[in-house]
Amino acid sequence: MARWEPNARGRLEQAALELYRERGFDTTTVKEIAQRAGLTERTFFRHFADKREVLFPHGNPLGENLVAALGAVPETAPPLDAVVSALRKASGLFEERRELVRHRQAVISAHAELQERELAKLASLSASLTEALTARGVPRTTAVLAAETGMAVFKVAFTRWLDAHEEPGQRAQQDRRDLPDQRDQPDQADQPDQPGQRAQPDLADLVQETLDELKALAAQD
Amino acid sequence: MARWEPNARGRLEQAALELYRERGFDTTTVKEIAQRAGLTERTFFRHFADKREVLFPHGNPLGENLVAALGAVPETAPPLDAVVSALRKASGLFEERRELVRHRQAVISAHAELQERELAKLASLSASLTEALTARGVPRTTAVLAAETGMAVFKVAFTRWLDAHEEPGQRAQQDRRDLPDQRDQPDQADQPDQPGQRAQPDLADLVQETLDELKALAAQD
DNA sequence: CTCCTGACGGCAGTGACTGACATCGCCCTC
DNA sequence: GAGGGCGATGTCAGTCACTGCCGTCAGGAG
Repeated sequence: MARWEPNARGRLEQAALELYRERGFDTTTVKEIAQRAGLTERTFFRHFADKREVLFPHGNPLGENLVAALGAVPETAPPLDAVVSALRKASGLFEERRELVRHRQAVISAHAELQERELAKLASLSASLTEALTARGVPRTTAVLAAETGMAVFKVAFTRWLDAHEEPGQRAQQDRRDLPDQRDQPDQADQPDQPGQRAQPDLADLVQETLDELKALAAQD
Repeated sequence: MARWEPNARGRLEQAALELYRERGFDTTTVKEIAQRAGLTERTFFRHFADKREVLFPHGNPLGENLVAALGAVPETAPPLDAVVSALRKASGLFEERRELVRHRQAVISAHAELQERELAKLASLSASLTEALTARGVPRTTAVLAAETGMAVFKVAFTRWLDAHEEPGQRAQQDRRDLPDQRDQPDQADQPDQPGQRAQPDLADLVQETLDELKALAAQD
C-alpha cells in the first residue's frame, strides 16, 4: 500500500480553486488549502512557489502548444498571421475545459494580485512566441510586435468568449458596447443550444474576427 | 518648528530606490528603508500599499497625462494614431528624468515580482487609454485594440530608448538583434554628446519609428 | 538485507502587512 | 489665548506567507 494518496498536486489545485471560490482569495489561508487536500502547508510550498501559482497551469503547456502550432504554420505566412493561426490552434485547450477556465477566470478577475500574475503569464507567452518567430528568421522587433499584437487580439477574443458563455443568470447587466455588429459574417455554423438565445461562438472564430478588426484599424490611415 | 521633517513620502521613495540598488530588492527589508528615511516601518505602509509600490509613481500621473494629451488630438485622427500621438507627447515625462527612470528600470528588470507590478501598471494605462477612446466615440473593441497595440509599440520603443542611453561601461555584450537598420531616417537633429558614439534618439521619435514598423507588419498581407 | 532516494511531516524563524491605540504639533474657533 | 479637533507619526501585538533544516518511511536498486 502506498504511503500517500496519489496526485497531491492535483488535490491541492482543486482544493485551492474551491476555497478561493467559496471564501475569496485573501481570506483563505494556505493551511486551509493543504488541510482540505489532506496535506500540510509545507507540502503546498513544495509544489507551488506561492499562493497564487496554484491557479496557473504547471510547465507552461500553453506556451509549448503555441510554439508547436507555430511550427506547423508555413514559413511564408506573415508573422502576425502566423501568430494568430497558432493562437487559433491552441484555443482548443480552452474549449476543452470551458467550465474550469471560467471558474478560474472568475477568481482571477476578482483579485488584483492574481491579475498581476496572469499578466506575467501572458507576457511569458508573448516572449515564447517572440522567440519562436525569431527562430523562423523574423527580425526581433517585428517578432515582438507580432507577438504582443497577437496576444492583444487573443485577450479581446478571450473576453468575448467568456462573455458569450456566461452563466445565464449573470448575463443581464453586461456591458455590450464591446460587441459591435458582426452580423455580416453568417458563415459560421451556428448551433444555438437553446432557440432565441445568442449563439456561442468558438474561441478560434472570435480570434479570427478580432484580428480582422485590428487589420481594419491599422489600415485606417 | 515642525514636528516632523517634510516630504516623508519622497524620503521613503529615495531610500527604497537606493537600497534596492545597493543590496537588491528581496534582501532589503521595509524596516531598513524606513530607518534610512528616518521613519518607522508602520509609516512606510501608510504611504505605500506594499514593498513594491514604492517604486512606482503615485496617482497615475502618466495615465492622466496620456488622457489629457489624447484630448488634444483632433477627433478625426484614427484611433491608433491618436494613441501613439498621445504617447509621444507624454514621453517628455521620461526624457525629463532619464537617470531616475533608468535606475528604476534596472531594479525592476532584475526582479520578477517587480516586473509583475510593472505589467499591472501598464495594463492600467491601457485601460485609461481605452476609456478615453470610448469617450471619443470609438467602439469598445476598437478602443481596446488601439490601446493595447499602442502600449506594445511604446514598450518596444522604451526598450530601445533605454538601450540607446545605457551606461557606457555596460553596452558591450548587448543583444543588438532588436535594432534593425534605421539608418534611412537621417531627418532627426542628431547632437552626439561624444563624437564617435551612437546617436541618442528621443523617445518620441522611437515611438514613431516603431509604429511605422507595426503598420508595415499589419499591412504585410 | 542494506542502502538510497523521493515525497512528505514537523518545527522554528523571518519578514510583509494590519489593526488598535497613543502622541503631539498645528490650526481653527470662541 | 485657552480649548478642541485634525493629521501625521510612533508603538505594540498579531496573522500569515514563505523558507531552511531535519526527521520519517515506503519502495526500488544492488
